Amino acid sequence: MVLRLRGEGHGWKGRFRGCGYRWTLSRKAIIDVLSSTKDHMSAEEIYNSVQKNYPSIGLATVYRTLELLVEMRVVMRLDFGDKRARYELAETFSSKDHHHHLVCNRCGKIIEYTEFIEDEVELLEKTEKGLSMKYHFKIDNHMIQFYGLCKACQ
Amino acid sequence: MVLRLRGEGHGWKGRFRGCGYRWTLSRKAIIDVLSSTKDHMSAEEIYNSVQKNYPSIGLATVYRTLELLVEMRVVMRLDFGDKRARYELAETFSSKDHHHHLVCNRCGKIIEYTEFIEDEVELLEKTEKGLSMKYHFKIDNHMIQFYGLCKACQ
DNA sequence: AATGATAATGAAAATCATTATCATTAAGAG
DNA sequence: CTCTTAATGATAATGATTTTCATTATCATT
Ligand SMILES: [Mn+2]
Ligand SMILES: [Mn+2]
Ligand SMILES: [Zn+2]
Ligand SMILES: [Zn+2]
Repeated sequence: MVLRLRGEGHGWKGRFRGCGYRWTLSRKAIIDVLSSTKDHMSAEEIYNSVQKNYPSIGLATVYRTLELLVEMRVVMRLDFGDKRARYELAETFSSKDHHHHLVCNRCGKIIEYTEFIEDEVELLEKTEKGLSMKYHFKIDNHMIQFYGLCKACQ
Repeated sequence: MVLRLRGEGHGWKGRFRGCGYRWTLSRKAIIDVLSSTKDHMSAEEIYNSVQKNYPSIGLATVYRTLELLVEMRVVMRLDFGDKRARYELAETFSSKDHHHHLVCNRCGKIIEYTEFIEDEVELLEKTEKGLSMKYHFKIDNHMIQFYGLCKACQ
């Protein structure tokens, strides 16, 4: 009886095929980068990282793939107020716990916190319920962010 | 004894001068536009509106003024996921109550809600206290937004 | 009211992240 | 292996925001 490892593939191919998309090297490469970083990378940073192993993959493909992954809800697109969009793997596909962000207005440092999350999530759920009731608004996403100055910047 | 009205000037000039800035027609015109709308206008929309009364004011000045007003904390810069930045008068200078936003992912409609705000703000304050304690992070701003589909778009 | 220092402005060019175009390549069904 | 067509790379285009620079306007001072 041989133990057969499936490599990195956690069923990514199936997920893509299931949505009617093809499973390609570019897509794997980009997911790999997102899986192995703890940062919130911009499209260009992801492109640079992908380039190290696959110099032929173009920036446009990175943008296209990220858009697809956001649509598939595999990655979250984040906005921290610098001009570029930033991305991180969605909770389901990440090793990180559910967290929110603290953003330093001066140096741009991001702190992820998981404390207080329970209370926040509980309140958010209650609020979501009330809001969807009152405004007939179907909420599928929320965002909480705190802005200020990090320890080093004050 | 003559009643002397001070026109629109709620001490704007003093506020600007106090920060070392000059009080100019452009700045007045832009603040007037922001004061008399209930929308969340983009820079270009503000520019177009200003143009009606002051055709000589340029788009660059609108951008520059908005940046200044944000820095002075007179207006809030908002991001609703469409690409352009949007602006609204800060609570202190607005007739609107403290509110948060519901953003429709399809049509872009924005709903401002004031219900549940008390609970949210209370929780936010508690969280802010805890976070600044733990991370030595000086929080001066938060943002909460819900994304989903409005009644018409579901 | 006139002057002068310089902040503010308008017009236009420049930036920069993101998208669109289009010819070429490569998934993957059969 | 072959064929259909989604996906890709290179590059041009777009669109919001910034920068540049010569000119104008604010306002403290005379
Ligand atoms: Mn994060
Ligand atoms: Mn609002
Ligand atoms: Zn910082
Ligand atoms: Zn809608």
